[in-house]
Amino acid sequence: MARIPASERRAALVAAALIVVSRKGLAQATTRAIVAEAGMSLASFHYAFESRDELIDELISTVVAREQQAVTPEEVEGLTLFELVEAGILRYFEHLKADPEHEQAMLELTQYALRSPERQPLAAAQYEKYIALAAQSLELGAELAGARWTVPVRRVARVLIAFTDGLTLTWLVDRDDDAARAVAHAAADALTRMADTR
Amino acid sequence: MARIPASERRAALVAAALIVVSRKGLAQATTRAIVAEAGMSLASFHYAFESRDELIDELISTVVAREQQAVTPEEVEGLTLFELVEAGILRYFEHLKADPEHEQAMLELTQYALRSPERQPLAAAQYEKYIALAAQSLELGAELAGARWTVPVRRVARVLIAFTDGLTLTWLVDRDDDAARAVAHAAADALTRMADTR
DNA sequence: ATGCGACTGGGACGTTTGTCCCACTTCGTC
DNA sequence: GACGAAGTGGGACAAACGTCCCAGTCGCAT
Repeated sequence: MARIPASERRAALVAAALIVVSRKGLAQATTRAIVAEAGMSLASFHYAFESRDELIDELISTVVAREQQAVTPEEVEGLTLFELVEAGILRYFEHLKADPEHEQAMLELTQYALRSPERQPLAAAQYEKYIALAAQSLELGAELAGARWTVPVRRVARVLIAFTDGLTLTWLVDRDDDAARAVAHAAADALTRMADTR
Repeated sequence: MARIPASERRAALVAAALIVVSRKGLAQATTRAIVAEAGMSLASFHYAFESRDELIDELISTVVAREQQAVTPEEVEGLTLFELVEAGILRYFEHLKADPEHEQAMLELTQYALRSPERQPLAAAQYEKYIALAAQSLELGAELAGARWTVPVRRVARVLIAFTDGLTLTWLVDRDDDAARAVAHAAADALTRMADTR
């Protein structure tokens, strides 16, 4: 086995952990399953991390940090705000369909974090990030459409996150594409009404 | 220990399991934790159930069967459809605030069911039930408000479930009541636009 | 009262879990 | 080339897990 500095091992283990959690769920993401995925020994794991919990915590933080939602509106003129918002949500939906297990993993990590008081800040940070990204896209969308949010953008973003979360959860259960598109449509509808479309 | 027929033990164990899952999460709901909550021995557990998995499966089915959402609109005349729908969602929100751990348990059970192919029908059935209940309420709401759904009620119900799910998930993370109310308002807004308010 | 099936308690089994130890090897530095 | 720090491998540990066995006890029908 190649000799790799501990810092790189941490990154490799986090990546392996994400794969295992996506594929088999958080409960099945044991230290042994993770090191097997990473192709290393248990000793290397505990040389790089103090404990499994520390790995999971870092997994959550990492995954939040690199979250680069594909919801950013395209730089297209001539579309209404509604069309832009709906297209953004539908783009997220395509992202979800392309890798459902990843979003499922995100949900599990959130629930895990919610279960222990000392980890709740992690979940909060995760959603804070989501909201910030959404707010950014919404600002851009309004600019492109020549509209103006009549409700604080942060609030609009918070509602958008709730809607996409619901879309995700329900679609993961019934995999009903048409229903998901109806949710996207209704969500875009509701959000657009928080803006002044001059 | 009192002698109790196996059928009653099953019910008692399911009830105890729900308490444990709500309080400590599904991962911590071990057979020992459950029998401790129910105040019985491990032998009684395996006399009533073949395995822990069987208990969890029955827990999911049971909990779905007794689901009696408090979202049913009040029998009040003179309210608009929008007001009725929003009031219904807010009533669900109060229900969520009253026992957040219960809803968190429901989410965990859903995710658990989604993880194994043979249990996915359970998750699907759970949501089927949600949708049916929501559809019922929506029908009644339209009747009370003298309105008519222009989209199949089932589809409206499906969207409603997505919205309340999103409301639940995001509120469980940030516990922001105002944001949840904004979600309720926006959701009611979007849903109402699927009806003809004569 | 007696027999039999239903139920219970305690203890045990084998696995799997997270964690750790220790002998060993490699690398960079003097 | 020696040396200490950094990294590795394999095996081991205790604890907790789901499950099971078995001797025993209760209740009910006869």
